[in-house]
Formats: sequence, structure tokens, C-alpha cells
Amino acid sequence: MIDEENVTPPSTLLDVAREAGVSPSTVSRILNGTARVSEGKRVAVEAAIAQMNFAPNQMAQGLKKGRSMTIGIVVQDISSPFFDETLRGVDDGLKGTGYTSVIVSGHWNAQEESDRIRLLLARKVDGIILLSGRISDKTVLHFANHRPIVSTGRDLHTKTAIGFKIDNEYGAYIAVRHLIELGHRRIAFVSGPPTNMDANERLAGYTRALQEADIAVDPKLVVEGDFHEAGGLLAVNHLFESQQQFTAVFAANDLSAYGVRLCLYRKGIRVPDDISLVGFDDLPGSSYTAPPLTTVRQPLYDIGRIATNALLCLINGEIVQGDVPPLELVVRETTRRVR
Amino acid sequence: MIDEENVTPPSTLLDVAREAGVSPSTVSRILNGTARVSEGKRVAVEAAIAQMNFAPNQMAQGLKKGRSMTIGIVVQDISSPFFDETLRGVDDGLKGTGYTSVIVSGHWNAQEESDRIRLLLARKVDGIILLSGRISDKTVLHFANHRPIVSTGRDLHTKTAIGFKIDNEYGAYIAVRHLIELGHRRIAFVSGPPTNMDANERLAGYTRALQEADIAVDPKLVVEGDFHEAGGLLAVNHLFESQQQFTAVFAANDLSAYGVRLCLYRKGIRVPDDISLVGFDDLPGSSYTAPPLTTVRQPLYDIGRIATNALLCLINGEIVQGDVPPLELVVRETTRRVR
DNA sequence: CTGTTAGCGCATTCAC
DNA sequence: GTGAATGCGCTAACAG
Repeated sequence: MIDEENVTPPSTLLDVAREAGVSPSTVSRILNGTARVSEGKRVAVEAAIAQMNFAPNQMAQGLKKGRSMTIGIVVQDISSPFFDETLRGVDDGLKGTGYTSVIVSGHWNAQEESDRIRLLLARKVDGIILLSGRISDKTVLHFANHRPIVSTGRDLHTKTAIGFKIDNEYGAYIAVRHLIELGHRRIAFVSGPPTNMDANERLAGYTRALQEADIAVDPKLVVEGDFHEAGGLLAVNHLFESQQQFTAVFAANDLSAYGVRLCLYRKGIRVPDDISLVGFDDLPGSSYTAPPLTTVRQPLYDIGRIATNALLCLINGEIVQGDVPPLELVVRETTRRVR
Repeated sequence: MIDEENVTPPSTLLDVAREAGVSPSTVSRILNGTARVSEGKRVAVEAAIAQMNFAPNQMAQGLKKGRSMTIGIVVQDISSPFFDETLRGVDDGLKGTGYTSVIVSGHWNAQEESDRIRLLLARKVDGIILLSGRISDKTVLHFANHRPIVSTGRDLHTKTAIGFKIDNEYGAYIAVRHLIELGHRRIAFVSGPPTNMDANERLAGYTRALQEADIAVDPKLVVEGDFHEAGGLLAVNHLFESQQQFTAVFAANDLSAYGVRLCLYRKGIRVPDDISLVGFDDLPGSSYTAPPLTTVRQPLYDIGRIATNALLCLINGEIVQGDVPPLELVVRETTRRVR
């Protein structure tokens, strides 16, 4: 029951050719600059194109050329400030390249992720950027057999797959060391989901910083979060309920830190006067919380740009260059010297 | 210089047909359920498909069928919590339909927006969802001549274009009335960009609420923001610099409110004890700010879902049903009775 | 029930 | 320089 009574059928290259009184191949040549064409025909064709408002059918082009000029982006959550920043980098990286991106979400689920990648492959994307993927390296390599893939969060260096990995352990380490330098010794850690590798690496960094300072790691000070505000809030709440003493909390990511901050607010505890707080990620909003959040800056935007460049290199068979900048601590206003 | 030495060429429907010893059309029939096929061939084909890991080339399918099973989404900012929520609604709305979305950004610029829409059209999307578009209704209608379009922020009811509009004036009105009921009389307004229609409608609601309560509208209390944190911060700063007296501020959107809140924090002014604050949008993060933000809830997610359903209806020539739920005030913890 | 044929819109040989 | 012919992978008549 398709109702198309008002819909103008798009003009084709053939229409243009007829209108301009030339052959389709000539129009194609002008469109692609494939060969020299006489001035007269060129203007005629260009006039026809303009007048008919013609634009080549990209599906036909893609089918013919074997390149869709599309790249697939796999995120885990389509509405998360974390992926947003990276997507912005991808978007900028694609600017002027003629490529368009199609974004799909794996919803933090390996099975769904695989399905989505297969979908992208069926749509003939020319390459894939996988962000925070859940699938194994082996699976990535398998898919890379069909199309080049650039992935975050893993080390990969084959001809069709490359990975960029952030040093989570180090990031957590500098965060906690900052707290220690400020005189804190009872530092709580709101972790991420236990199955999450990033989260575990951050826990390792937390542990190392403590050990280096000869501070015993108290398991009671480590509480599980979920990388979201709700988890952070609950985690700290739990800390209070179990009567833990602490002067600072390091949250495994900024979202968790927001939740922690709210919990503290509700209890009438001042940040940073009573308790210091450090996050991880440096989301765009983190410089505008009240107070602005001290956090480990992850170069999200750059990751997007660099991953995009790398993918374009893979697609064009060029040598991949560049790496992501290191993590750095951004000291803002949620941390202070312990009194 | 494309290096494809490791890349497996995708198998085609013809390969499957050969492998299974049937004709291509039989394979196609099984794939599409177009006609009955004998059990024997069916299992043979299905085995071949599984074994060869075949998936139909969607570009070829699209070219043939004239439907790409793709819809285009135009946002204005690819990394904004505002669009995110709506995108999530779109994503959920598309689930199980076979459609994939391609998201492009107009960057709040009419020219770029037009260009992107043309790009989507060239890519043969089956329909378009335009979010917070900058182009004129006339232009929308023009594009709708090629593919169905659903747009937010405007009233449209043609056979190929429909629009959903939120009552910004009313939203602002209930926000300010809430403040007035709390006893506030000196209420500042942090507006949006002066060229933004939503922002102006919200200003109108602010004005009406004041007038209804016989409170003179003081132009000095209306300061221009930019719909971002920075603008909100600057705006309130300006208010203080020009020595204005006020007990509450209504921000044209949540992002502005965050900025306002930070400015107040820096000045040591308590929210809501000293000054009340109301936002507009109810972004996902607004229930986790400290304190949680009182705001006008915009059904972002629902808008995404409803717009998607509407578009699918347009595409299939079905009757469009459903409208977006009304705005409502969410009273949280940034407002209190004036003392 | 199933194979053969034609063609979606375009780029690319190949002749001229 | 330019037109005619071919085919990318698939589906939809059209025959049988």
C-alpha cells in the first residue's frame, strides 16, 4: 500500500544523458573525471545535471565499484556521553572524505555485537570501527577477514585489523597517587562491572598506587559500581551503611563519580572539604559539575579521529600511523589536601 | 593500492545456488519466502547458506527492490545528550523492523542540513527523521517530495511529511508558574540563541506566567545564553555584575541550568536555599546533579519512538497515529519556597 | 514447484 | 573524444 502520488521519481544518469544528448558513459566520465570530454558536451551535461537535480544513485555506484563509501561504527550505548565524544571525533575524521558512517549499538552484549557486525558486513561497509567491543580478539580477526576493522581497547596489528589501547592501569594509578599525595590514606574505590576489563585494570592501578605508598588495600573500601550514576550512588551508600571510614573516593568512571557526588550531597557531606572525589574519563559535562570534577582525562575525541584515520589507511592500503595520546590527570575542584 | 591479500571475497547468491545445485531464483525464494519450495531443495540451500556463511548483498537488494531498508536521521549535534535520548528512541523503534539508520549532523546550520539531506537522498534512504531542523517548512516539503520526512519542531500533515511539535510556551509557563507559586517574584531567565524558535517560545511562556501573576517583566532579568553550560554560567555572571536582584532563575534548557548552577556554586550561593533553579529538557543527567534539577520534562525518548513509528507508517502508506506526550514539570531539589 | 530471462543504475571495458 | 556493450548481485516476471 505504498502511496507515492506526490513523490518525484529520482532522475537517473540515463535521463541526464538523454537530456544532454550524449551517451551515458559520457555523463559518467564527467561525473568521475575518468577521461577528457569536449567542452561543449561538458557544459551540456552539467546544465542537465543541475536542471534535473541529478545525483548518482549510491547503491548502484556501490554495487558497481564494490565500495559503498560507508563505514560502520559499533558502539555499546547509543546515548552515552562516553561514546558521543568519540563519535564526534569519527565524524570530524570523516569530513571531506566522502565516507558516511552508520552507527549501530552492541548494547554491551557480545552476541548482539556480532550480529550487528554481520549486518554491517551485509550492508557492505568498507570498514568498521569497534568501540569498547565485547567480542574476543579472535572474533575481531575473523571479521577483519572480510573488512578492515579498527578497535579500541585491544592490541592488534595485522594488515586488516588494528587496535588502540588506553593504559587504564596507569590512569587509575595517577588518580590514586594524586589522592595519596594530598594526604589521603583511606581511599575508597567504586569499581565497574566485574566482567569489564577496563574496570579491572583500573582496580589494578588503584591497588598498585596504594601498595607503593605502603597503604594496605582494604577490601571493604572497594565496592562494586556499574559505570552509571545509580551504581556510584549505591556503592557509597553501602560504604556508609557498613560504617567504613574514608576521606576520598576514586570512581571507576565519571558517571559513577556523579552518583557518588549525589550520595555525598544527600548526606550533607561536602566535596572536597570533607571527602575528595576523583573520576575517570573526563566527560564533557565533568568540567561543569558543581564542583567541577577532578578526573583522569581520556582523549575520547582523539580516539575517534585517530581510529578513523587508521581505518581509512587500512581501507586504502596505506601505512597506519599515529597513536592515541596518553591519559592525564585533570585536577579540578573535587580534591583537596586532607586535614 | 588496496591490499586485500587476506580478505575473503563474500559469497554471492549465485555461489549458494551452485553449491546447492539449484537455480538462483530458488535461493532467492527461500531467502524471501516468496514462494513455496520443495523440502529437499530448501534444506540443501539452507545448508549451503550456513556453510558458506552467505548473507545477501544489501546494496544489490536495495538497487533491485528500490528500498534500501535504511532511514536517515538528521541531528544537529552528534554528541549531545539532548539528541541522544531521542536517538535511543529511534533505535528502539527500529528494532525488529529490518531498518538501519544512518545518522548525520546538520550542525545547527541550514545549508549544511540541506546538504546532508541531499546526501541521504542520494544514498536512497527510505525516509528521513529531521530533529530540530534549521531549514524552512517549504524546504522540508520539497525534500518530502522525494522521500517521506518526519520532523520535530513543526506542524506538518501532508501525505509525505509530518511534524511533531512540543509546546515550548506552555512548558516555560508551568516552570515559571511553579516558581511564582513558591513565592518568587524576581525570576531571571537565561534564554537561548535569539534565532532559535524554541528559545523564543520559552521566553514567551516565561513572560505570560509573569504577566498573569501581575509581575512586571524586567528586561534586565532576561539574559542571553547559548543552550550550553558556558552560556548559562556567563549569563548569571552578567546578572551579578549588573547588580540584579533575583531569587530564582529559569534556564531555557538543562545544559544552561548546569552552567548557572556552577556559577552560583562559585559565588558561594546555595541552591535552592538562596536561589531556586529550573531547567528545561530533563536530560538523563539532570536527576543526578547535586542537587537534582527541577526541570520541564521533554519526552525525548518518546519523541524518537513516535517519530520512527510515524515514518514507518509514511513509508508503508499507513495511517499515522499517535502524538507526543505533553511536557510536564518535574519538581526535584533545586526549587524551594522563598523566605 | 522451479529454471531462464531481464533489468535496477551505474562504471568500465572495448571499439570506433 | 565518445558510444555500445557488459556486468556488479539480486529479484521478479515469465515460462514451463
